[in-house]
Amino acid sequence: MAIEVPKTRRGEASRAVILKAALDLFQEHGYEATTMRAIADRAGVSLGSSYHYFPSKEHLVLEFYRHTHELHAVAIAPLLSRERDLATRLRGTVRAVVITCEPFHAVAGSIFSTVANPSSPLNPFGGTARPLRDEVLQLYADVVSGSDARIPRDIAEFLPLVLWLYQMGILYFWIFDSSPGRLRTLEVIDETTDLIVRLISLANLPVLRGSRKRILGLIKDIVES
Amino acid sequence: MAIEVPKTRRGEASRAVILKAALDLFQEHGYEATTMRAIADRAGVSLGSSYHYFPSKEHLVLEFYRHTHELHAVAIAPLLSRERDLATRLRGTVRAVVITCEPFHAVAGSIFSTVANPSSPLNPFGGTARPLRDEVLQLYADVVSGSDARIPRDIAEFLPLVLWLYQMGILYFWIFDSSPGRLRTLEVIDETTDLIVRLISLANLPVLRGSRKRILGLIKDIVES
DNA sequence: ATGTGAATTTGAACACGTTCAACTCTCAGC
DNA sequence: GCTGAGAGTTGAACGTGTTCAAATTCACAT
Repeated sequence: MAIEVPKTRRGEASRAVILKAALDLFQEHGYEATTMRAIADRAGVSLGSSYHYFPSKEHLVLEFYRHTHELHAVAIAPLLSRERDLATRLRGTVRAVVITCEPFHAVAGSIFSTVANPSSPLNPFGGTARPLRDEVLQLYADVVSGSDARIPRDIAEFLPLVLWLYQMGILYFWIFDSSPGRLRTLEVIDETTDLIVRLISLANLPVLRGSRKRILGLIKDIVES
Repeated sequence: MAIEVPKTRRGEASRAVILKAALDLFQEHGYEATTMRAIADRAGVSLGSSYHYFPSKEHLVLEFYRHTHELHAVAIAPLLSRERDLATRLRGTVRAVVITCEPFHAVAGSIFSTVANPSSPLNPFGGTARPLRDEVLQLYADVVSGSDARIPRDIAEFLPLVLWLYQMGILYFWIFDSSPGRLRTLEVIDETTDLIVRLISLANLPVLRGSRKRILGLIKDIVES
C-alpha cells in the first residue's frame, strides 16, 4: 500500500509515462471505461509496472485531481493579485473551477463518486488526500485574506473550510448540468457567491448574533472529528 | 436492464430468498465484501439466477435502501401523530434516521458512495430511484404540514426538498462519526434542527427579505434541472 | 571483467461483477 | 398423457482490478 517513489531516472520516466497515459485516457474515455491494461499499453509498460508506482486505479485519480488543482491555481493567480473585492474574487475563483474542469465534465461523475467514498484513499476527509486538501483550503484562505472585506475573526477562521465545501457542492451541481455552455452552473455561482458575501455582512446584525454563534460553534464541533 | 418481476409463486420465492440473503450479507460484511456468489450461495440459487431479478449488485442496494426507509417511516409514525411542535418533529425524524441506520453504520460508507455516483441507477437525482425519493420527500412534507408552525407558502414549497438534502448531509457526517453511541451526530442533529426552525422564523425579518427571495429563487432554479 | 544487490519489470493467476446461450420446470390446452 | 411456450435456472466464459514470485536491468564495488 505504500506509495512507491521512483529511485532511479528510469523509474521516474516510467512513473511519468504511466501517469500521462492515465490522465489522457481518463480524459478521453472516462474513469470506468479506462482499464489498467489500456493505461499500461499506452504507456508501453507491463500491467504490473503500473502497480509499482500507483497502488490502485484510484491513486491515479488522485493525481488527476492534483493536476486540475494546479491548473486552477494558475488560472486564478492574475485575478487574485489584481482584484480586491471579495465577491469578485470568490466568483472568479469558483467560476475558474468549473471552467478548468470543463474538459473532464463527462468523466467527472464517476470520479466524484470515487472521491466521496469514505473508505477510498481519495476521500478528502481522510488521510491520503490531506496534503491536497490543505492546498485547496489555503487557496480559499488567500481568496478571503487578500480581499478588502473586513471579516470578523470567528467567521474568518472557518470561512476557507466552508468555501471549500461550497465549491464541492457547486461541482456536484455542475456534474448534473447539461445546459449549453454550462450556463446554469455559472448563474448559480454568480448568485451564490453574492449571497455568501451578503450573508457574511449580515452576520453582525444583533438579531442574527445568536444564530451566528451557534453556527460557528457547530462548525468547530464538526471539524474536530 | 429491465427489472424483472416474478410471474410465478416459485419466482416470488426465489426473488425473496435472494433479497434476504443480500440484505443479511450486506449487514454482516458490508457492501464490497459481499460477493454476488456469496449471495447466490446463501440463497441456495445459482449465480445467474440473482441476475434474473436484480440487474446488478447496485440494484440490491436500492432494495436495502428501501428497506431502511420503511423501518424509518414506521419508527416515526407515533411521533408524527402525537407531536405538533416543528422542531420536535424534525429532531425526532432525523434522529430516527440515524438510529434506524445504526446497524448498517459499518457498511454505510460504500453504499453512500454508490448512491452518490451520478451514473448509478441508485442516484437519488436520477430516474430509477425516483419513486423512493418521492416517498422520502412526502415524509418530510408530512413532518412540516403536520406541525403547528406557520410557514410562509414560498418557503413551505421547497422545505421538504431542503430537509431531504439536509438529511443526506447528516448521514454523511454520521458515516464518519466514530464517537461512542454516535453521540456527536445526535448532538449535531439537535443543534441543526433547532437552527433550521429558528432561521425559518427569522426569514420574515425585513432585512432578510431580499436574501430570502434570492435563496428561494435559486432553489427553484436548481430544482428545474 | 565480474559479482552484488537493490530497483524495476514482467505476466500468469486470482476473485470479482456481469453476460448469455442452453437447459429444466410448469401447466394450460388438447 | 402429450405438447409447446413461457418462466425460471444454470454455470461456463468474459473482462476487470489487483497480487506476487520470479526475471531482468543496471550502477557500483571489487
